[in-house]
Amino acid sequence: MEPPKSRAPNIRDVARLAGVSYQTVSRVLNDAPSIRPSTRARVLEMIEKTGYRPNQAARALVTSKSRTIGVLMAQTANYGPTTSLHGIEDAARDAGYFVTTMTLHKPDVESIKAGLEHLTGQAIEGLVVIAPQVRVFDAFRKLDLSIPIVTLDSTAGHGPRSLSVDQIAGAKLATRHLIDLGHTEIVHLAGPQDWIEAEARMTGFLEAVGEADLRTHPPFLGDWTADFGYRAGWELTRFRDFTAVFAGNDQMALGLIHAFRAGGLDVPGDVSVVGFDDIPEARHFWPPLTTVHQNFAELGRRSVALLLGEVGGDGGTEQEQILPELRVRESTAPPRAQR
Amino acid sequence: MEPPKSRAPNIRDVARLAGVSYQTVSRVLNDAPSIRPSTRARVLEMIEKTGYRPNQAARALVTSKSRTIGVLMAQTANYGPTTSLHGIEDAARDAGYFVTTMTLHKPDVESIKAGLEHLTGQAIEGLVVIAPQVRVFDAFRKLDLSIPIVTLDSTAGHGPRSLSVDQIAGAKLATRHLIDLGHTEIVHLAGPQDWIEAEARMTGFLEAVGEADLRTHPPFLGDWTADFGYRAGWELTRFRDFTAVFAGNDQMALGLIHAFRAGGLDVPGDVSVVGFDDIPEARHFWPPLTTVHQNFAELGRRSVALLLGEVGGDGGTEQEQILPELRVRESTAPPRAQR
DNA sequence: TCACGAAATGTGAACGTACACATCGCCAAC
DNA sequence: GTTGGCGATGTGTACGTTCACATTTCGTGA
Repeated sequence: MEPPKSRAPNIRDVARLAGVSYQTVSRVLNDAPSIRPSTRARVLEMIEKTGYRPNQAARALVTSKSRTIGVLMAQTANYGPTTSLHGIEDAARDAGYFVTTMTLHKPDVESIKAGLEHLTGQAIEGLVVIAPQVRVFDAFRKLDLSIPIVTLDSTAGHGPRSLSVDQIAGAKLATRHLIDLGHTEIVHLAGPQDWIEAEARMTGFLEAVGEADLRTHPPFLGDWTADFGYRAGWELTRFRDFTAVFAGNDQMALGLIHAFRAGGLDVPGDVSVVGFDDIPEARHFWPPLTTVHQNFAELGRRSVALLLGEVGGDGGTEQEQILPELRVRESTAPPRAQR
Repeated sequence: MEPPKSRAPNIRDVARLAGVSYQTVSRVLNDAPSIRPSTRARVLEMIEKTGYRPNQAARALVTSKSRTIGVLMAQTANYGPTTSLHGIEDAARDAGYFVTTMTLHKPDVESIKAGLEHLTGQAIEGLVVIAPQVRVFDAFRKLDLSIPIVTLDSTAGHGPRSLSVDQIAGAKLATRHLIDLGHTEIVHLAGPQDWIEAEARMTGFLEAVGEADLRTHPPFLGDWTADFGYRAGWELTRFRDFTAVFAGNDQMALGLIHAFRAGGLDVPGDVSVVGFDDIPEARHFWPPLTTVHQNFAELGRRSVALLLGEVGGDGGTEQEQILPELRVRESTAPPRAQR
């Protein structure tokens, strides 16, 4: 039994016990070449015996590498960002990195600057951003920090490196599905105006509608929540000049359907609804929701790969895109007139 | 313009420019007393001018305080844990702390040990655990690390310090609601067997059923997912020897309702369903779900307060409980016979 | 047997900060 | 005018590690 009061063992303690110099212990730790197997074994044994753990702070001080990745994310409990975060942590840990997260209360430049200072104070080696608000990117452009950054869930052209599920393609997929069913009056319930994803989905929607030469309804600008979808649904029910709605995400779709049903509209009988994200619950909504699936965890994992690749070598601007998939379920059907 | 190649400014650079010693700069940084206001101003000005940021690694090395809180969490995108995490980060940042998260793939002792080593290597000052599996706690007991720990979402008696929404009380609330409506044949769709929350909700359910002297149906053991709820719903539909189900969480309740409807059972006409958690979507389910509300964000914030309090002074074992609330909506009604 | 080179190991410094203690200057009280 | 005391500031050192370079050890061929 060790006296519990004493400080943690350091590299010199281990060295003394193993009868070698501290540098030799350091070599074993960083598995450098030219170490006699017997020496390595002895050192390893003493490390085990003393319960020695290298002090990360000291390491970071001398190497100025913290082996930490920062994640800046919007404060949302939504499925997508959260799942991506888990993907990031998975990949980071596999690569021996730590993950320090930082949530943003509000997307204003002030908060972002504060968050970033907090994070860079930690000497992070790279940053993943899962807060795809336009304002966040504007803030970044002003700050130009010197570490590699990868942005998630955004579309091309906004950051130095970005990785995303192709939101425009996904939105087109969803909209064309409605058009193919025979719908001509389609409303889009969009996400918050300053979210890049929302913008991209809107773009995809408008492109698809434009290509089919349909009337363009003014979009609703929401906030991603089911509550908002519900309120929007009430508004929409008053007009009834549409037969289908493309919702910016599954939660808003859920609220919409709720309001439609409360207002006496049948889904998909009177109106078809498509969502976006394919959260695990979407298939159990009533009716099961037709939506666009994206692989968030994969996104997170690949963002780390991209980041760590950049930490080493460096290339130019790169953008990777993952293709989303349409999942047709029971919330969509041909409009009444067709049937 | 500075030559961008040079290293980051350190405390001595600032001192030189301000014409004082590095120690004086250090005093300004840690706002120690006995600094002439004019000196402080001059130092502050130079800090601003050079863009100096204190090096956290050096600080951590000398003080052996990292100003970092570790969070160990189960790899789940569920609303509850995620929201609590945001609460933790909020409170931590307000207190000037960093948060390093660590997700657990599997709840085995091996993973936990690895995760903990990863985390303690970072010299965290405290740990919040949002992975309320029984096995996780067993692992902790074996490890007995020397830093303060607060566990979340668990019930009394498992950790040194725990903070929780009283799950037993919540489960009793839900079950009594069903009993008060006149139900006598109630089934419980529980969470995974080794989750402490699941255990507690089951306990609350059994107590309420016992107090009312009702027949005890064997519970179903699920995995928190809507998919499982759906499969369980199919199973249950075959028997139909019950009039109400208390689901361990909202997602499972959703799947259940889906299966019931597919099987020709009306909710709440033929069977009442109660959930747990009150995720933001629950009120938009069809029918809107009666469930038990818990304030996850508050839980997270208070866990940090508890932890940081402990980092300073120390007291004995403490347990705090937050009371949950029943939210009655439209998925519950008296059984057919009563009406 | 000796010298030589490579393998194996050791020594001195540096990273940037905070703590303990030393010193300086100044004013008031005697 | 000296002394004490306190406010303000400076100096030395330690934290635990890695890097650059120096030194020792060992096997090998002449």
